[in-house]
Amino acid sequence: MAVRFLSPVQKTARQIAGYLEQQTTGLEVTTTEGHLLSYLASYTPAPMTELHRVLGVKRSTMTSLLDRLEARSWVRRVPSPRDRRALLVELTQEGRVHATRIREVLEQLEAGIADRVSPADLKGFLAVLTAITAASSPPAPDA
Amino acid sequence: MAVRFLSPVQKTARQIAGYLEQQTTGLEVTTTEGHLLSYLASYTPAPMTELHRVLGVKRSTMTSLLDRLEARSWVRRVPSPRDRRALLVELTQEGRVHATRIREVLEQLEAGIADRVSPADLKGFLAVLTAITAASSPPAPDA
DNA sequence: ATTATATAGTACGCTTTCGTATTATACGAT
DNA sequence: ATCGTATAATACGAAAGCGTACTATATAAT
Repeated sequence: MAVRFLSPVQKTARQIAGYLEQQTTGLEVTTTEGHLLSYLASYTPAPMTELHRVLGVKRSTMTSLLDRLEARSWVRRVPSPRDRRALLVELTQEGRVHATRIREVLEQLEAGIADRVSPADLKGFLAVLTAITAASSPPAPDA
Repeated sequence: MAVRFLSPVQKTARQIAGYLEQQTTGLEVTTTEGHLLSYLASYTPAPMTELHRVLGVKRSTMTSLLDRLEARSWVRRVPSPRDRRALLVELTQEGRVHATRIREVLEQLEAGIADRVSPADLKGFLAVLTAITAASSPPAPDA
């Protein structure tokens, strides 16, 4: 029996990355940056830990990711009032402009996808992603 | 409306990568290498172009990927009999051993996933992946 | 035959992501 | 209070994937 889930997911992820980097030409944003900004567009300010969980990147990756965005003044790290170890990430005014634009591109693509599938398909899709996460979770290193 | 397809796919892809690299400790194989070997386990020898299409990586990436595997003597590049520009990739005897082992790990994970979802879910899952590919295909650079 | 165009693969430098080790703070147990 | 352990974030070096430019061969048009 051939591989049915795993490889297609990887491939699709690559395709999304390629597409987004095309559609956002002029913005100079990577896929991960795009997802992060899009998330922040809704949830600024967000704890850094939450971002790293939501995006599924390693902590050290989050650090360099934020370094880059902060260097462009799109984002700012502010200390968490609750925990002196933690940081919150918030969009700057300039960052919000770009985040909004990126969010639009993402939503447009999502809409294009939604148009092509039934609600049942969507449900199954999410079910499988959840199953993949569950089936591949046991170890869970770093996270 | 929150992002529902794109970000989860990226995240899941990362999770799969993390899991596989864990489960194949001692084999020292990346996710992409794993998928490639697993594919070859069934289809040696395969045209390089086919591999690059199946995996969804860029051509230059395929080159370094094969460089690595060839350096381990897991794989061999042989000239295509039909086209003097093209190469076929085939598993060496040693490569076949590893490819088989990796394939088992992948199939085990796939089975674990299959256990957790219904056939209808699976159908929806594939439908959405197809839709994503379709919705994000228009440009298609390099490929 | 010749020319134009498309395809197969590689070389090389760059960016992103990652792993590991390290520092600082929180929190539970005693 | 203190000790042990877990968590938050960073620094630094290594590796994977990519884009672009380039070479070689194929194929279609004239």
